[in-house]
Amino acid sequence: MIENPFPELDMVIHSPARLQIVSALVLLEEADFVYLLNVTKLTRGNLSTHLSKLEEAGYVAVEKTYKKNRPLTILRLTVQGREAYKLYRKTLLDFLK
Amino acid sequence: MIENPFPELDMVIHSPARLQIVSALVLLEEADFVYLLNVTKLTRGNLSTHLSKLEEAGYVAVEKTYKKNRPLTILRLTVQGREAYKLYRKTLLDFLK
DNA sequence: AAAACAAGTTTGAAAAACAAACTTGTTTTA
DNA sequence: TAAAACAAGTTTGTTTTTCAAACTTGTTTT
Repeated sequence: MIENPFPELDMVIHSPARLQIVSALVLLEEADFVYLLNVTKLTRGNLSTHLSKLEEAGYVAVEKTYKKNRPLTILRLTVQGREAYKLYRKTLLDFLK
Repeated sequence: MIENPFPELDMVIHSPARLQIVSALVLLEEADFVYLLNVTKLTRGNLSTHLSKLEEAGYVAVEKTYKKNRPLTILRLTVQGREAYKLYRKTLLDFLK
């Protein structure tokens, strides 16, 4: 009998849409809304709500500014978010090996 | 701009509960319901429905028998299920590297 | 000045997950 | 030996999550 070695996975990150977002931000330090839209292929509505969830969790910081008279929303991982991602990644890698 | 290298993840397997079930079955060739109950720590109800979902997907074969006058349900991965798991694993490992 | 557009947000419906209640058959116990 | 408890599942009902469509606000274009 395997002694339940299953790790708790952080569901905020485990969702494919958010895993994608977080992975992009890990590499890039920062990205704007439209960039993430292109990378993830999510709809604007869904990107918006997934970002809200990441923000609520304290994993991304949202900065709303303007550029050329248009809204520009910049996203960054927080330290917490970066830590959470590292843990999620290690957890899953260890498990899948 | 990253050219969306995000892989499609098989959601039947991606769910933590089912990932756990499938991982156990990959190692063991076969297991019964009560064993999986202990390994996964799911409730009986939820294990039942997750197994149904895996069966519908064609990933596990369900054999209902009796042992000592009690129902005994034996679960095995199908070839399809094994293939799907291998692909899921490779996909996610490649992505997380 | 109306129409189209850009960048988001909010809302509503569908799907997924979880927990509680139910079923069926078997032991145990009073 | 009838009632109570138990074992192995399944079904049902509620909550949570996800996705798509509609809405908002401000700016160009025609």
